[in-house]
Amino acid sequence: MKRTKIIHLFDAKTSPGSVLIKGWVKTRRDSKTFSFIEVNDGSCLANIQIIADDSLDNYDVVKTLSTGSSVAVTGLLRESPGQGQTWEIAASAIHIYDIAPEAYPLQKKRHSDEFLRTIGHLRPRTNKYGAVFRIRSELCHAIHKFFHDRGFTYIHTPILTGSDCEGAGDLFRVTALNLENLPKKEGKTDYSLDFFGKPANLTVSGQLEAELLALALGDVYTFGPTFRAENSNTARHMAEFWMIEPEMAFCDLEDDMSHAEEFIKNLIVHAMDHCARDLDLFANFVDKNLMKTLENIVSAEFVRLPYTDAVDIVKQSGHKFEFDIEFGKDLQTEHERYLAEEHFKKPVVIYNYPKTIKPFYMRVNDDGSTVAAMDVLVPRIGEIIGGSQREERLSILERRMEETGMNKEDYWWFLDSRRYGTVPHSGYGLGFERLIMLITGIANIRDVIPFPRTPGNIEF
RNA sequence: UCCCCAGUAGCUCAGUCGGCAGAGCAGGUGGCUGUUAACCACCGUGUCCGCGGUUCGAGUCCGUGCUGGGGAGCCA
Repeated sequence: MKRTKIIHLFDAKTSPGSVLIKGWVKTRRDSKTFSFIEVNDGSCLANIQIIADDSLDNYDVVKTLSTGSSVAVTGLLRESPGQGQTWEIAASAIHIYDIAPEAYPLQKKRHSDEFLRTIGHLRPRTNKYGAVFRIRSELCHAIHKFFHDRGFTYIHTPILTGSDCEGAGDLFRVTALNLENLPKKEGKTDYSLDFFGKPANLTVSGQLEAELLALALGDVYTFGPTFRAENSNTARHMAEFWMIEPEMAFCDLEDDMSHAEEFIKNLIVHAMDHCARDLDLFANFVDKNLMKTLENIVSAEFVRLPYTDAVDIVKQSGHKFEFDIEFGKDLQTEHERYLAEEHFKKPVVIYNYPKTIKPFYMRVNDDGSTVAAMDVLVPRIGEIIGGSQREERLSILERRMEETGMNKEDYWWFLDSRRYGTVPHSGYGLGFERLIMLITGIANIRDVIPFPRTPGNIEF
C-alpha cells in the first residue's frame, strides 16, 4: 500500500477505507484493552490519532511506544467518536521502526526556546519549529511566484567575491592558503599565491552584480545566503542569513518604495491564505496580537516620510529618548520604534537620508546633501528593508567613491555599467529571516532558521 | 564590542538571615478511564556552571572565567 501523508487524511470528505501512514509518536495513552497513539509525520501541525487494541499481534510492544518513536501504521480511516478530532485510524498493523529510549530529550510538555537551541538537531520535531520551517518553505515559494508573476528574472549572484568594501559590514575571508604557514611578501601575506590570486570573501550582498544584470534583463532578483562577520549579538542579526534583492531598471525611488510595500503585503497575504493552521499556533502561543498586526499591515497604506520630517517628529514628540537626534545622525532603534509603533502605529518608509551616513552607490539628490535611500520600518521588527535609487551618473558615482575612500580600479566593471547605456534604476534588500519573524511573531532570529550562525556558535 | 540579568535533578523553577538539597513535569511500577498537555497511588534522580577567595561552615558573600538571555551599536 502507498503511504499517505497525514495532511491529506484531514482533507478527506469521506473515508478512503484502509490507509498507510508513517511518522513519529507524539504521545500515547493506554486503556485496559487498547491505546491511543498520536502520530505526526511533519506534513502538517496536526497529529492523527491511532487506535491500537490488544488484537494486534505485537500489542505488548506497541504499549511501550514512547515519544519520538518511529512507526508505520496500516488501518481503517474512520470518523472519531471522541471529541477533538474528526478522523482516526483503527490500526490493523503497526510496524515499529525504532523505539526512542528514555534519553530522548523532547517531552510532551513545552520547552524553552533557549533549551531547544541547544538541541537544534531535534527541535524541528516540535510543533512550533515544524510550523516555522513549513512557513519558511511556503514563503520561499511565494517569493518566487511574486517575481515570476511580474516578469522578473531570477538570477544567481556569486557567493565568493573579490570586492571587499561595499560598505555593508565586515567580511568573512575565504582562502585556500595554509593558515599555519602563510606565504609572506615584504612582511605581508602574499595573496598572489592564493586560489584566486587575490583576497576573496563571502558575499555581503548581491546588489552590485544584480545591478549589472538589471541593466541587461530589466527586472531581476536574487534570493540567496549572505554573510557578515560582525560581532553582533542581538535577536535580529546572524552571520549567515538569506536576503531577497530585487533590482529594477527604469525605476525611481518612488517606484522602489511602492514595489517594496506591495511585496511585503503580498507575502503576508500568501502566508495567511496558505499557512493558516501553522499561523494559528503562533497566534495562540507566541503572539496573541499576531493576526491583528498582520491584518493591520496588509490593510494600511505605508507612511512615506522624508528623513528630515522623521527627525522633526522625533524631536517634537515630547518623548524621552536615550539619544538625541539631529540632521546628519542616523535614527536610533528607539527612534525607529517610536515612529512605527507609537506615532504612526503602522509601517513607515523613511527616505532621503543624509549622504554622509549612506554608502557610495545611492543616488545623490538635487539638494546635494541627501541621497535617494529608503528604509522600511515595521512595528516590532524595525528595519526589514533597505534600498535606494542607484547613482547612475558616472562622474557623480566616481566622486562618491573618492569621497568614501574606495579604490575605483577595483570596480572598473561596476563603473562600466554607467559608461555604456546607463539608466535610472533602483532596488532593495529584504531580510528573509526578519520577514519570518514578522509573520510568525517569533522574537529571536535564531528561531526562524534551522541552523543559526551567530558569534561563537556553529554547532550542527 | 558595551550595559544589565541569569546559570540548582532529563526539563521548568523554588531555595528566607551563610547552618542536612526541594517542588512540579518528564521517566519507572501498579490501577482506572473513548482518552486527548488524561487521571490516581507509589518509586528514583544532583560536579548547585568552572576556578580562586572570605568563613567554624558557601547553592547563598567576594573576585574571575565560561555559557545563555535582555538591551545598545553595526545592519537585513
